[in-house]
Amino acid sequence: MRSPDVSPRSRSVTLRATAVLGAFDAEHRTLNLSQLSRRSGLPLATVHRLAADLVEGQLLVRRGDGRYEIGARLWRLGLLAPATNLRELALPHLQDLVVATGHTVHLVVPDGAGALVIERLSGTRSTPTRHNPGARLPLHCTAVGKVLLAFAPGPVVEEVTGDLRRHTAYTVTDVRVLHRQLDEIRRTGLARSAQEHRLGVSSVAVPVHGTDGVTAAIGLLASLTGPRLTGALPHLRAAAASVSADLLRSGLAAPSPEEPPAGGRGGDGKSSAQ
Amino acid sequence: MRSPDVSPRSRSVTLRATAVLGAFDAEHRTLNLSQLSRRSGLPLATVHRLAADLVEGQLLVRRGDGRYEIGARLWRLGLLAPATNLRELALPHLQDLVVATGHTVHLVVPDGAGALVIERLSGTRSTPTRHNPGARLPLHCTAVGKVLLAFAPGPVVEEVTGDLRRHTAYTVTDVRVLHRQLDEIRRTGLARSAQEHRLGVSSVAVPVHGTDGVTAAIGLLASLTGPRLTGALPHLRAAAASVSADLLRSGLAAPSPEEPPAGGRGGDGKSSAQ
DNA sequence: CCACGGGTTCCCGGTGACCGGAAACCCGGG
DNA sequence: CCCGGGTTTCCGGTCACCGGGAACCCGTGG
Repeated sequence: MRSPDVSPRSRSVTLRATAVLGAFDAEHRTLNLSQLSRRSGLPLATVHRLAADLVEGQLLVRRGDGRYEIGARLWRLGLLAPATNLRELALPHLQDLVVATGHTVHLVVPDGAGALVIERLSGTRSTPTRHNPGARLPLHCTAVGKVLLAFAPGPVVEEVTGDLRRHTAYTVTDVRVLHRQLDEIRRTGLARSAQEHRLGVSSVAVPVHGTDGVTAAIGLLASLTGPRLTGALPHLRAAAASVSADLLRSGLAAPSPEEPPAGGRGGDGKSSAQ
Repeated sequence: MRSPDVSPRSRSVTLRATAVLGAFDAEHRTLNLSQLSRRSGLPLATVHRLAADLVEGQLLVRRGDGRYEIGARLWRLGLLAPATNLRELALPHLQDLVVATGHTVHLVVPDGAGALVIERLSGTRSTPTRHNPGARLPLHCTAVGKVLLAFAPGPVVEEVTGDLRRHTAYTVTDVRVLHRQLDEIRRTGLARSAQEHRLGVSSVAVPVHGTDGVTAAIGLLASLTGPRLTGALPHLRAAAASVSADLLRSGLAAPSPEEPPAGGRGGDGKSSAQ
């Protein structure tokens, strides 16, 4: 489970294809065939064939210059992930928050031992920006991360506290101290991080409550030189409350539109478009 | 090439796997095994195996109740699509636009004979909302669509004008009239649609200029009962100009970070994480 | 001019992964 | 208890996949 290698001796074709897709990341959004081969660990001839199939299936696109990139079809499929529900629902409130405070806003959900950035908004000004949607943040040294950690299941807490990696001189690496902070967070419903992840950047965050406990966190970022965050706290809490309310109201993570009775014959074969 | 059926006699395993993914759409974000089988047109046993592989590859996730949904991995991969570049770049300006006008904003790009919605923002109020990111809009009866159509290559124009489907009583179905409108759009850089797509909804849109011509369109939506759109035009034009400027400045759709010299040996094998 | 290197495409014989019908299993409802 | 829908497992035949290797393309520099 620790192996960073994604494609050692993948028996199944599907896994190999997945390995090809996995060759793409934030720093490599377009790759030529050879790069694809090297980064996926698959022989050139093999990846040539697989990539051709993926292009035919529209998951990849081959540009004029021969490089591959993620296709619109894959993009659209990704939008069907549950993360999108949360995003759509929260977006208006996040916008209000940006407008009201002028700070950069993060919406994150737990993802293993990390925090997955679902959305990041910042005004045209006021952007110490980084960490676009899709990025992962550590749990122990960001405000949003700490919120999630404070309400995370035991195993996750253990995994995280087992490796408190230092990011800056301010990163909390003492398990004791961290646990005290987590207690405080559970008590107050507010987490802080002062330059613990990046120098010059502070943040505050609050939990978002779903049907089963804390399912997300909303945070504000500010550079030390800009306006302080304290004044924004009421807005932050209000936004989180609104999102939680909408979340519960919409019964997310719930049964979902359950297939219609399907009276007649087979009835499911092929029908709707997006 | 015309067959609407996506998975009739797909030779390659990869295409079958793609067909499984294709079983998901906006109305079917979670599916159980049988639905997956029916919607993908593949035998139960086959889809059972393929889905298991996809789950292992993290493209799908199997929930506690046995249903499948799009996995976070796939979501993140999708974010690597070029559409995301445009979105990130445009987002701040779109927000300003929402704040300044109170209307709902659409950012779309051409996709075959349709318009692909890249982003849709609306204030907490003022939301006749529909058409989330990932949705496709027709080119002949929406403001954003007409903008793209006005600057689209010949074949696309032919395909679209060959089938001017009526959506409401106001839809323009006369090719002559449409062409006159397109001329006007090219002249003025502004497109309108008054209830041509949905009753009670009007829209205006302007083009966004990239390195090679018009690469996107930004539009405003308003219900008939709400405030008029005319007052918002200057803001709309300003936003589009800002996005165009950022787009050209960042040299998008351009070479992209070109692999570093790669001096030493093989050098590309395996390295970065998101 | 040709040699060279990196990327890409094509070929092809061997074999093991894939296929999918069928049967067993599970479970809630009547 | 049986029934029906969904899910999982089994298994032998065969065919699609595999990937080394060679040919091809093209810009570079000697």
